[in-house]
Amino acid sequence: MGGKNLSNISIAVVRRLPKYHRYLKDLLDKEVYRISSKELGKLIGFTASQIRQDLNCFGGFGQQGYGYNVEELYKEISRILGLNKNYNIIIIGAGNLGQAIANYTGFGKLGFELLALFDIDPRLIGMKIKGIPVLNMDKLDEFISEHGVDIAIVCAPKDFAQEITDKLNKKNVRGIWNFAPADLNVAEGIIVENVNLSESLLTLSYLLNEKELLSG
Amino acid sequence: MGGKNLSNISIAVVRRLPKYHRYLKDLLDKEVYRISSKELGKLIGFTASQIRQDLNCFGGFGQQGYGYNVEELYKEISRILGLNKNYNIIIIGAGNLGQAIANYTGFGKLGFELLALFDIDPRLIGMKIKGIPVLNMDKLDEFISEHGVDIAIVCAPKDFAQEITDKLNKKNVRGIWNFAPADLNVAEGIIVENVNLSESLLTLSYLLNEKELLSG
DNA sequence: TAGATTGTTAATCGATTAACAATC
DNA sequence: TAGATTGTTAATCGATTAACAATC
Repeated sequence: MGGKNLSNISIAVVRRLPKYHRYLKDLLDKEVYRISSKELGKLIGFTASQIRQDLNCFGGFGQQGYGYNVEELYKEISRILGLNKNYNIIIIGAGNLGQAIANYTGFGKLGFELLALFDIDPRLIGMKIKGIPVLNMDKLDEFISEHGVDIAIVCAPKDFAQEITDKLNKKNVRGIWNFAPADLNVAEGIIVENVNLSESLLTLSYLLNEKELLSG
Repeated sequence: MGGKNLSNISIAVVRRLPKYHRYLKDLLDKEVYRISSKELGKLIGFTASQIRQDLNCFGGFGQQGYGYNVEELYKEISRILGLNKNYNIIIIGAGNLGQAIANYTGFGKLGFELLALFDIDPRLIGMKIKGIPVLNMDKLDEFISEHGVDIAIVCAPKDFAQEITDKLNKKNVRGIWNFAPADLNVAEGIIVENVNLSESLLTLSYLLNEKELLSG
């Protein structure tokens, strides 16, 4: 069955999709070819009900009395996540974090092709990371026009993040993966996904002290 | 007014606290000393109602007819987040990502003191990053016993993550900040905060294609 | 067929928003 | 004081869970 024509998938559902994707891949690697929502739920830590609800936002991928075919479901989730397509990506900010992302091979396998990194530091410009060049920031506009960029990964310091975003706003970049601890103002239609490490660490810090805080 | 004795703060509330912390810091830096929930809401993008609800989980920090004293509220949120304390932290896995975190100075300012990094790669062992040594993994147990570690940051590849966690489970580490794309099994009482970059990127990928997906 | 498990509707639960009396 | 804005209760909204008929 094909996808449904619903238009409002909640973000809670969307953020569970990559987890399904990961667990289904693990199952495939373990040569498990069939799974019920109950079993999958036990594995991931979701209720069977939630899994069935989530999947049925996109289509009826299971079979009564049988469950789900792991490979088929994996392919469907991959498609839903847009992994049947390829993406041109660039990294802006070639410091440790930018390099860490450039070096991670997992994204390439999923269809995200890193074309270049950009930086303003002359010591970094000209370098190659896994064969990918670090270019001067002043080449950004030209580069995007020439090659087309789907996703820009912002790994620059906080104070440069909006300035960079303004440049990206003028180009037709589709999405920004933002690692700077700032909320970016983007042009209409550009999608931003934030990874805010500080917020994550402070959440951990809170949780470490919650008991004491609420009983004190 | 001091903290209340409620015991169930929802995780949704908790994850907004670091955002309050960040915006209040920005306001202080801009020498804004007073703010209403309405103004703060406009700034962050929350409703005034939500902000008042959130803050009142922890105490009545405002004043009718006036709003909130920015400095006072900032201090309260800092305390709630546990930032009135110091934390000994270590990084396990001194590759690019581990180094990126080690190089980020923001965490130190918040009271997170990096004591050491650990790795198994002889090319990394013995190095210093911002003056912090990279030690051999086989020194981990001894080091934790000797210095006491509140938070271990796991920046190792996926396949080593659980093995490392098992070591940490035997020691009295309080929290794990996990960057490996895996769900860790931890001993009771240890708190895990995951940063799953793959899941974040796949969410972005989904959102880039949602329109097309749901209309196709 | 009988058993299992889905897809889907209904019930429940929790989080967000609205409203307003309290009060600075 | 009058105006503003909180703290808090009530109403609404949305997400999760439970239940079960459909069906493989």
